[in-house]
Amino acid sequence: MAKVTIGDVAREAGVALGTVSNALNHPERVRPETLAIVNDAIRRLGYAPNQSARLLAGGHSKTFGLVLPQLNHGLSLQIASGASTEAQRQGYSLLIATANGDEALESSYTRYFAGTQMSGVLVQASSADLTRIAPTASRVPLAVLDAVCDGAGHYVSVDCAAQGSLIAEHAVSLGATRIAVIGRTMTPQTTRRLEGIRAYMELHPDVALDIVDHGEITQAPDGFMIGRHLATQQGAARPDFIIGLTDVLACGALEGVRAAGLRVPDDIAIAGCDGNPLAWSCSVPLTTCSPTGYELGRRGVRSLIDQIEARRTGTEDASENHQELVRPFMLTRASTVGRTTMQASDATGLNLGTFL
Amino acid sequence: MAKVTIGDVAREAGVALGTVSNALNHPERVRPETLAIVNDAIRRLGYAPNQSARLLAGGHSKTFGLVLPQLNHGLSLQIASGASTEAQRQGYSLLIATANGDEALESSYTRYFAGTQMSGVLVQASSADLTRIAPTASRVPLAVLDAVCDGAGHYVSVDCAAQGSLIAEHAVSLGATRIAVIGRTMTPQTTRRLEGIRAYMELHPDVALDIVDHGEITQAPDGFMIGRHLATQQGAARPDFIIGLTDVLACGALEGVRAAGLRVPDDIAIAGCDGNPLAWSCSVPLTTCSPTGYELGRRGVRSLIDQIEARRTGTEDASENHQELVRPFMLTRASTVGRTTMQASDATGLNLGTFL
DNA sequence: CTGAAAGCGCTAACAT
DNA sequence: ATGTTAGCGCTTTCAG
Repeated sequence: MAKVTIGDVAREAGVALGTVSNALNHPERVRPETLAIVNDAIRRLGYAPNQSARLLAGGHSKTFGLVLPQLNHGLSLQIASGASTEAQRQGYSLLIATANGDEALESSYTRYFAGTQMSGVLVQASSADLTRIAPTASRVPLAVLDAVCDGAGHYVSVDCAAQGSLIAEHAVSLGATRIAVIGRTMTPQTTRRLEGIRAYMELHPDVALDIVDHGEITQAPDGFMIGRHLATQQGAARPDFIIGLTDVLACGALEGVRAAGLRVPDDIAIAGCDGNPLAWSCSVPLTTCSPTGYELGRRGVRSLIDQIEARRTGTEDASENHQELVRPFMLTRASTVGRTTMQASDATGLNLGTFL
Repeated sequence: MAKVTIGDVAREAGVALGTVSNALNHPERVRPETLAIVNDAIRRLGYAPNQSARLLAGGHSKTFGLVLPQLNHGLSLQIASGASTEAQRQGYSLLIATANGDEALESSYTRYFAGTQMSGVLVQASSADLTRIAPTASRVPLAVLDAVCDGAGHYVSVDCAAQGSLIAEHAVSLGATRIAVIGRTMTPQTTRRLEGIRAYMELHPDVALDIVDHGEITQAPDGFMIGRHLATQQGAARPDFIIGLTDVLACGALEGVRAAGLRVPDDIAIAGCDGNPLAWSCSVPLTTCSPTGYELGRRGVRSLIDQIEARRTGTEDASENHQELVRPFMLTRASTVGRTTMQASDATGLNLGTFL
């Protein structure tokens, strides 16, 4: 019941306190038989070293912290998975905290991690407001994911503009003549996606581009309404290709178009932009860009390790900006290229794990 | 650069060390203006309290730990989300660790959490081997999720047998005459699901029940192969209803059946058993049981809080067994009842968040 | 409100 | 290889 300390273990094992400590941290310095005795005592007492004391006395822990704005978003999951895998590979542990959409909580977690002697902290930016985060961790390596920023610090982001261009290119190459883009450009991500689309479309002035961004357009039901509406338009007013600035929107639109009685992709082709695996539950598999969260997580951990190395060697220059951009790639599926018979090998894709 | 301590802050603010500590932990004991001065100094110095020292000196932290076997499984995500939400509501923080499929890592994380002065630890059982886990945390409230066990400890699980019965009942009520169940009963969960199916089917001896559980049957591709195979059977050998012991298998089977040229559900209806949102990316929405992970997480946190309360009041009885069973409910979708036109309200379901 | 001081449980030097 | 001891940074207590 009462807490067992290293002293209790020492007494139980009949050895010195320091020996127990050594048995724990430097087993090679202890005679095997002594080690066995100690381990036995530990087991008997159910002793679990007090990590706080351990850290306080020792140095830092080979652990990274990851702060996520929420857990129910595909990108966050990918980030978590990628970071976790990479951290493990590099010999680090990863602890994840979710702010559940609460921004105050988010920075409080970040602050908390910073005071935990962790080796580094990863934060997925929920808003553009990085000002609170950056200064917080001045003494702990920190990388901000899914954010572009030219201030000091380390940032890893998806190349959103490229996502837009790739999708636009795909649409044009498929012979689209009237493209409708749906989604509000409320976030930097969607804004840049739209810029990418626009940039590519300037090369193809013959293709009509219609931006539908009025009203509240963020969730699947919004996409549904818009999709159904677009599908009922007549003649030139009806697009033959719909691009959702997010996969969730595209999914909704897809269902809306089908609800209106049109076929996807025969009558209207549809594509998303952000490779969100959780939005793949459409009745027609959705063409989109790669799920890049995994890579974001990986790169984030790498950045942390680089920072640690830089500090160690004194190569670090404080107020420098490090921005990494992850290149996306197309995931072409039935919603733009028609029915793709699923083969056994493809079926693996059903298991999200493959993409994480 | 060098670490800032509470002493530095005190000096910077021109107050006593103890005052800073009070400002941090008992703001009400400090005069508002002094508090402002201190907070300002904290901000100026970028001070982050050393959590290790804080815990060592103080008591415990209002934080729960959650150990997950992996992150790419729907159930785990739901658990994490449910636990996170409930913890937050109860005024606790939640830290999540993933073992990435490594069982050794899993128990090491559990052990680690146990030594972190956390208020409690939640573990999703990856294997039936709870023997290592249970004793570990004798002095920290612990609850094991997704596990049934009659030993001492706290366990929260989905009622898998009920999942099986519900699906079987659904099949029979839809007029199924030849039901095929696919999936290996390698885990306690799937075993109990099968038992539930069998139990219900005993009430309906007129309905043929075929258990396909030979070979390696765990992933979507396996389901695909079996589905395609079953679809090509002739006459009475061909089932009119397929139950996948997991959603992943059912999804694979669904694609296999369609690849063989049959219609779902017209020729063969298909259902899963475990409400795994990540397996919903079928070309036909899959009927399954409720995603209960969320509830698992919630109940787990509740259990932890109950345990804390019990210890506080001394009501605790050590070696008692506490087993909770979460009742599942049907999610009837197109794979058994035909095309369901998606309505705007349903479209919300596309966003996994709704189900988490 | 201040200032001083006693640990929290452990690690890492040091001496033996 | 083993025993001893000085802190790690903080919270609390206690007397001013």
